[in-house]
Amino acid sequence: MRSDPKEGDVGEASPTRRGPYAKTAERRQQIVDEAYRLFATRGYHGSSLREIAAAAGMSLGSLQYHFGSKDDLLVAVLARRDELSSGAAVPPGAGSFADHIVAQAERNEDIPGLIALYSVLSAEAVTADHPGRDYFLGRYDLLRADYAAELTVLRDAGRLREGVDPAIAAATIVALWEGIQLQWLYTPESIDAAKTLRSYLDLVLT
Amino acid sequence: MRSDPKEGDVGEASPTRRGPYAKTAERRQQIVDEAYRLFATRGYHGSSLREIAAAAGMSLGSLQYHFGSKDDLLVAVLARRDELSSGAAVPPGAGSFADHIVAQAERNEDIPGLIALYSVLSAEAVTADHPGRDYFLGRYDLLRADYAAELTVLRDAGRLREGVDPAIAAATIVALWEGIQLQWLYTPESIDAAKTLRSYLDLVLT
DNA sequence: GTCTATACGATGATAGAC
DNA sequence: GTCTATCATCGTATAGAC
Repeated sequence: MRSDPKEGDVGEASPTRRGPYAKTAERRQQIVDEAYRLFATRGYHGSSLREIAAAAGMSLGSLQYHFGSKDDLLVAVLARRDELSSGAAVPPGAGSFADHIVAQAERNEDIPGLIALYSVLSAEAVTADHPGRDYFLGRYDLLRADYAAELTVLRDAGRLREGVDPAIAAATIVALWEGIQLQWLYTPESIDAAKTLRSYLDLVLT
Repeated sequence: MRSDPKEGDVGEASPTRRGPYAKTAERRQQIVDEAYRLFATRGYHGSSLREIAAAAGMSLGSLQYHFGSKDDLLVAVLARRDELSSGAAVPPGAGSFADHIVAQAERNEDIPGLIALYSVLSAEAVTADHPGRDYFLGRYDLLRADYAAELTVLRDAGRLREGVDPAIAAATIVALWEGIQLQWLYTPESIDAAKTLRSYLDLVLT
């Protein structure tokens, strides 16, 4: 995956770099915010760079100076997503594993646009040459590893149901979470994502 | 959702319509077959109408005579998908519910391109104006209703674990199935979709 | 270093000739 | 029905103003 047309990558203010003022970081932030909003609304392919540039109050060329390609902009938006909804990883040993997951799922209901963006991109990025592929590959691995580690701890404490494989249960949680959120996006009135997740966790934990 | 540039919609031979010979149905079938193959290979946005037309041995204009828009072609491909892998619905009372689902999941591993297409489209189509939205809305409702009905029968036979809600379990199966297939598309070597599904069903059924 | 202006090839869509 | 223009818009690339 190509990246890094400029320095910092994510978009933090880089006070140590190059001269008295660095408007670049702020401009990049503006662009990412608008791209984030438009991607969440219309999807990745449904949003044009000209649209995003206009929303951020600049020309197309200026946007492309900060982000060399639409792909670069996408990975910046994904990084921004992690920034905003951090706490997805499980702090080991802190509080109830199930409560933590359900609470996060409930919080997700406040940001349907973001969930939709994530769902769209995670499926779009399956194709071999997609710029977001590496991001989702790493993210799934990380989530499964986190959950499997937590479930292994619970198993050793005798709180995992007999015969349940922590690795399979971890993949199940990730899969169920994404799948039920997708159904919720279609029919929010008839799907309760948090309740469905809780129902599975109650089945597996004791 | 716009649709129906011509008559039948799906692509069946329409012998009663308009004149002695109806090449239209066959032409439409050729187009849908090639579009199906290319969508499954390169994705929806990755395939151009010119490509599809060339693969079907005709010009762009000719293809667009049969399908007024790329959206129309998409819904035809989705309908074709249901045609080919019918049996997704559960024949009531026939054989084991769990075996049926697991067997279907195993068969899906032979058509990864199609699974990828389905995953991409199901997420893309969440946006309000997407041409495939109604298709997936109806499909999720149908699947959940089928599974819930089957699970209710099993519950009345005392074969559903105590405390499990058939409706929630039905939504869980659909969600888990789609979610685990997506993970499998990313890392087929470390994910066993059929086994993961079986693991959940074993947990719920007795 | 930041930005505007302009152009390129490819896309989905449309109109009209045969 | 099938075809060949033709169109606006897409992502991208480059030249040059300040």
